[in-house]
Amino acid sequence: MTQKPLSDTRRPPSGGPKAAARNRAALIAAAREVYAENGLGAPLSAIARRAGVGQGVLYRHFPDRTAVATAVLEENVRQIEQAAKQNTDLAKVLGVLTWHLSESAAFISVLHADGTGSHSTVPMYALTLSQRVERALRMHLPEGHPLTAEPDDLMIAVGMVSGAVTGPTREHRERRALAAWRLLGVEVGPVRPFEE
Amino acid sequence: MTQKPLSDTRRPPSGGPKAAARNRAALIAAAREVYAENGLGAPLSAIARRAGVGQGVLYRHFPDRTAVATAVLEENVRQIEQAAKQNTDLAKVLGVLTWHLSESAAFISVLHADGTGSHSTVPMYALTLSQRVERALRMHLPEGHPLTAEPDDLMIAVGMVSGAVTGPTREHRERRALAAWRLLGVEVGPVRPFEE
Amino acid sequence: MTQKPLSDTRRPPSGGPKAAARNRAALIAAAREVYAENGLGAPLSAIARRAGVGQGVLYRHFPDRTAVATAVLEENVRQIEQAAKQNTDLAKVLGVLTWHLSESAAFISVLHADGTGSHSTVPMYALTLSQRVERALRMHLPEGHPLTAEPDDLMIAVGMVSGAVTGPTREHRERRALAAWRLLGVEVGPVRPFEE
Amino acid sequence: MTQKPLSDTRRPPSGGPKAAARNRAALIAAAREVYAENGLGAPLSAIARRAGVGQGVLYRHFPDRTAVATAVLEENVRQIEQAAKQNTDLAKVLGVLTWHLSESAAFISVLHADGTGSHSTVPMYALTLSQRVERALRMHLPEGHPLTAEPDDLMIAVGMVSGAVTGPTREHRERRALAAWRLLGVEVGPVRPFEE
DNA sequence: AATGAATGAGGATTCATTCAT
DNA sequence: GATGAATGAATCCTCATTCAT
Repeated sequence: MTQKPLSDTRRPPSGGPKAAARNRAALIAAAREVYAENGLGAPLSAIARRAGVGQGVLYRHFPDRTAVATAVLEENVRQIEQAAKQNTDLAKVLGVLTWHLSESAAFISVLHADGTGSHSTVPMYALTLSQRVERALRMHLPEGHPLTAEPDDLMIAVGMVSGAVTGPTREHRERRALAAWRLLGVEVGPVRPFEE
Repeated sequence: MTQKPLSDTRRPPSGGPKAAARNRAALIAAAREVYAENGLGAPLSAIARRAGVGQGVLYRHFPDRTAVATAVLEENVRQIEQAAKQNTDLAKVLGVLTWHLSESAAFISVLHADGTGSHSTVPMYALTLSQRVERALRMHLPEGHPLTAEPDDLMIAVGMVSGAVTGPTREHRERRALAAWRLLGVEVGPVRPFEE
Repeated sequence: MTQKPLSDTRRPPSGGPKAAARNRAALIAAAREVYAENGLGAPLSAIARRAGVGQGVLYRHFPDRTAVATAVLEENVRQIEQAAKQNTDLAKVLGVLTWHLSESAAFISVLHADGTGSHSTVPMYALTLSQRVERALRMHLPEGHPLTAEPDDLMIAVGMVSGAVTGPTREHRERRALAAWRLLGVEVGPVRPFEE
Repeated sequence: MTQKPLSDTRRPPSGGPKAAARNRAALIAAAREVYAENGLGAPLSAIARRAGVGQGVLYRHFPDRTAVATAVLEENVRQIEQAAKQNTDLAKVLGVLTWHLSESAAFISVLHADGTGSHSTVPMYALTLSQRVERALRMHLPEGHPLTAEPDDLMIAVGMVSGAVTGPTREHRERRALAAWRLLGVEVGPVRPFEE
């Protein structure tokens, strides 16, 4: 019925030299939210809008749709790696992992990225990420742990837990994730993001 | 508003009303393939093309994108239910379930359908389906089975296995599914479709 | 969600030889209703459905979209002509005309059919119809009537009244039609369909 | 779901933000022409093409089909309001109104917008517009004018004139509009667009 | 370095019309 | 004669991506 406001002739100032880093962070944060709400495949424009920047900025920082998703996941993985680096306690690391699984639906579906072609989004890279997650966990896998029987068991287990994680709210998803770990006979520490 | 008369390019024969049932089946089969290859969210036109019918036929049979996916999954679920009806052996039923999980990436991601986002892809109906799968399985769950500890354990377990199922080929996926069941301590019969 | 019933294999009987006339009448009646509710440009399939016949029957009776609309209007016009034939009283004839104007939005917009190309629907034929309406009225136009000043005045007046006829319900439209005639200084008899 | 990267065929330059205002104007002008030639309900793509812009631009400026029509009519109404503001002479204002009626078939059929059907074409908003037209005219309606008998008479009269306005060319339509005003006993000034 | 408008391909959806049965 | 399924063109609409400013 009515039209969008559209251009206002005014142009917001560029924001100075170090706005670039701030923008990048804002984009990743925005992407995480948007992905969580709408799934991967949400319009990129929505991410830019939520981040409060123009579309161009998004493209300056990320060459394509894949790169955005990748950057979001990178951070998740990095946090897990960090957690692994600072804790010798597997349970605590799994707590951080579980937090991420419960946090973002996108994170989950990317860990699933099989290469079946599913959406052809974020393709091979996700594999790399899963492997990094696995490596981070394996570091602390004690002898005789239930997931040491076969070499792939650890990765499969992570996939399994992510498969159990469904539900509308974070709490809902966390509860199911914990139930999944229980069914695997694996103990998990407190579920929370990694903090240095 | 009005539609101009169509161009004169020849029109292939319609095939007659008899074709209706055949077309519906063809569409479901085509959808299953396309979904397996490209995920839900594949262009509907691709399904119609693969089924060898016009776009309109697809819409005649299925009012919207959801209905197509639903129809495909219906059949999967029905087969599992059939298997449950004819077998008292849980392992055998799980074999059929596992076959479907390995067969179609779509089946998997719909069992995940949480409602988190993914703009309402195959929304509530998927819940019904998971529940039907669960009910079919629960019928045969013996006392003291590892999945009887908590009421949701069975459904969660199915989700977990589906979460483990990734990989480019059916064989690959089957191997992972079996590993997942093993990690859950659940025995599975031969992996194959239900046959009457 | 669910699919349409679709074919049922059963085939309703052809209806006998003289069903043809009944069908034609049903189609015209259905078209009148559908047009009144949805305007010209409603899907032809809606008309066939409302008439309770297949699409093919519609095409058997009416070669194209135009023919359907035409047939509906024909009947309106014929009734007005009939009314004119049986009454020497202009007011009574105008009452019948007004009834039709109030009855059907479609009738109105077709009397407007100017040839501007507007919808390119029901094109030239409408002219013929307006002319027939005019001729029917002119028969009874007494000397010195307000609409005798210029030759086109009568036709213009009919157009004017039809232009005034808007509103959601028949009653609403009738009220406005009568107001319009009043502004033209023309007396109108009771507003009702022609009955023999 | 996801969108494949666009083909490589060269992309014409965007024209920059400055073009936005120009484009909006071009779209409205194009819409006016297209509507006049083909009626409301003309393909939106035709409007975009005539305006020399991509489809997307049209959608950026106008969220839906309604908004386009609305914008065109807005301008018509605004001009009539302007004319009313600058003239105390009703006849002159009616001249401007008549010019618009003769100019555009679309303007006419929207003033008719009753809501009867025509699947909600330019729905409620048209009412607002008619009311604005009426208000603009009423300002100058002298005591004892033929259209002051009943409160709705003015609006009905405008509808009536618009109903009389048919014919293939502007001249044709103007002639009929003037005849309609004459039949109403209302004097009209020179028929021409408003110029400041 | 940022903005946000524009482009235009691609996918969704609707219907007029034909035709096997 | 009737039925209603199938066809497929045309239109709608959405976004990824580019680029003038």
